[in-house]
Formats: sequence, C-alpha cells, structure tokens
Amino acid sequence: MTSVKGMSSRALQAEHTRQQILQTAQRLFVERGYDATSLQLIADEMGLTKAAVYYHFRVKSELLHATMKPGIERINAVADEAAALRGRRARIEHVVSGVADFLVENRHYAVMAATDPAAKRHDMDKETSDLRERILTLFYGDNPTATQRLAYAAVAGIPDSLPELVELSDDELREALRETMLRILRV
Amino acid sequence: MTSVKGMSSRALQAEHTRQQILQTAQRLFVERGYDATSLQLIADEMGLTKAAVYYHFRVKSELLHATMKPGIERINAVADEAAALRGRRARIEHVVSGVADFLVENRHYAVMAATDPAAKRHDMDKETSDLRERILTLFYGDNPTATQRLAYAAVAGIPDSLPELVELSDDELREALRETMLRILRV
DNA sequence: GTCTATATATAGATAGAC
DNA sequence: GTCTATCTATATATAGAC
Repeated sequence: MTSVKGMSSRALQAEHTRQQILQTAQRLFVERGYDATSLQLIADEMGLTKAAVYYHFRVKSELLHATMKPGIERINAVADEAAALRGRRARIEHVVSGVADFLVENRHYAVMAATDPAAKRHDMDKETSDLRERILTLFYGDNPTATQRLAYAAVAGIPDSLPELVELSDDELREALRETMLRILRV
Repeated sequence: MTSVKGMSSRALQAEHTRQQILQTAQRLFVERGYDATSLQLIADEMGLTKAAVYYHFRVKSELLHATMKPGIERINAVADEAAALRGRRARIEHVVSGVADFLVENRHYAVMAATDPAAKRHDMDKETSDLRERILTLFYGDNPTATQRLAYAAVAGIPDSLPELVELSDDELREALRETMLRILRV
C-alpha cells in the first residue's frame, strides 16, 4: 500500500505528510477516542489546516481505517503462519507469541483498536471481528465450548488493560502476557 | 438516591420521566457510544424535546454518571462483603460470584461502562478505577506480581466480549463466567 | 414540569485560489 | 500540494413562555 520507490520528490513529501497526519491522529484517537477527536484538533496539533488533512484523507473514517490497517494485517499474517502448523498447542503458542510481541510494540494503540465504539461502527468492525473469529476457529475448531469461548474472550480483553501496566518493562510485559494468555487458553 | 416515599404526585411523575430518560440514554450509549449519542437523539426516541431532558439533567455527562452509578455501588457493596472475609480464596470466590451475577443481569450495559472512551474522561474514571484497584488489593495485597496483575487485567477485560456470547443463556453464561474467572484468578 | 425558540460553538466537508 | 473561505448540519446549552 505504501510504495515508496519511483516516486517524485513531491509524492514523497506527500507520503511523509500523510504518515505524520496518521501518527497524530492515532495518538489522539488513543488519548481521547475517535469521536472526541475532531479534524480541527488533528490539524491544530500539526500546525496544518483541516483542508490539508482532507487532501490526504477523503473522510474522517479513512483515518481510523488507515490507523488500524497495519495491525490487522500483521496479526492476519501471524494467523496464516499458525494455520500452517499442526496441533492446537502449536497454533496457540504461535499466535500467543505473535500477539504478545505486537502488543508490546503497540502498548497504547492496541487499547483503542480493541475498544473504541467508533471501531465497532464503520466497516472496520468486519475485518477485526473476522480476524478474531478466524483465530478462535484455528484454536478450537468450529464448535468451541462456552468455556473455550470465554477463555478466548478473556484473552481478547487483555489489551483493554494495558494502560494499567505502564510500570512493567517491555520484557516483563511480554513474558507476563505469554504466560497468562497460554494458561488461560489451555482449556 | 432515588427516594420515592413522601413525594408529591408531581414529583413522582418527574422521577418516572427521569428514570425513562436514563433508560433510553443507557441503551443508546451501549448501542452507539456516549460521544455519538446526542441529546437530540435521546429526546427524539422518547418523543420529548432536548429542553425536557435538560430539565432533569444539567449537563450531558450527568447522564453518563447517573447511568453508571448503580453498577458501581453494587460492585462496591460486593467488595465490602469480600473485605469482611478471611483468606484470598474466599474473597476471590465472593467477588467472582457477585460480578458474574451482575454481568449476567447487565450483559449489554457492562460493555459500555468498561470500554467507552467517554467513561475514561470525566470524573467517572476515578470511581471505577478506584474500585478496580480496591478489588485488586483485596485479592493480592499491596504488591501484586506482574502475573497476578495481568490475570486480574484479563478478567477485567471479559465484559468487553460479552456481546459475542449472546447465544449463551443466562445460566450458561453465569457458570462459564464463574469458572473462567476463578481459574484465571488462582495464581 | 415541559415546551418554543434561540444562542453559540463546532463538527465534517467542499470549492476554488494560489 | 496546501490554503482561504465557506457551506451545512448538528452539537450542547439557555431563556423565557405556558
């Protein structure tokens, strides 16, 4: 999506601005939530105008979409790898590792992606819930028990609580995440 | 808070309207999120005017506060009871039962209370996070390990996933909740 | 106690100059 | 590619009639 090679210097500048807007938007979405983040605010924080933001993103929801896309793609790739493995245990371990790494690298962002009401509206809904459903099936097959589903739900809810664990180092967090997720998912 | 005895019939009518507004607001907050729910929408759904809503609630955030208050009080009461018990195991079991009952009775509402960005702004933040912190201490003392905190976080994140478990009956959900929370919290 | 009418601010979005 | 200017809709909130 973000091809850089063979672009004019003007196009490169545009891509740079686009990325900066995305970064600012992402930070504000995390801090205040999507609905409470206006385009005006995003523009002000960057010393741009609303119109400049609109040049790069046609509608506000495109910012949300673009913000979440890399994460979804990355976890989908992890799921691809897990699907190629044999055995529940191996699959669970692979996904748990991949997700733990991802969460550690995106400690703040992941919260918003998992909980913001705006993400439940818009089409984003489908991509994330498809991904969740896909991994659930990968783990427990087509007919998971209530207990399995709830265990999965508990793990899926962990990102929600990452802000409360700020005082853990990356390594501590990753280890605790792996350990806890594995323990919960072995049902 | 909602004393009824000894009120004039006019005051009773007002209290009734107030409760109806609260119910409608609560439903819409759950469906669309707080920020995406306008007072206009609330009024329209009830066949009232915005001004009528403003008569009962001075500012919009008061609706959010009033909506969440009963739940917070109820879980605080459960925590009170647990604090009177001796032993980690007994305390965990008591809180888990109380919370499971509460979640089953408020399947949809609890999600919003746990995740809406608007709840993280406003003063509501403090009351809920105090409650969470209080129960964590009740369970694991003043210096919980990383694993204990993450286990607690996982459990706290469960409400987030209740909507995906609609097809479970109340009894199935309560049992699965109790079982899963207990298993996770025994660390 | 509830409404009409309105104030005021700000949202998302677009057209067109530069 | 970025800005000025502006449109339109809708937000929260208030004053005052009934």
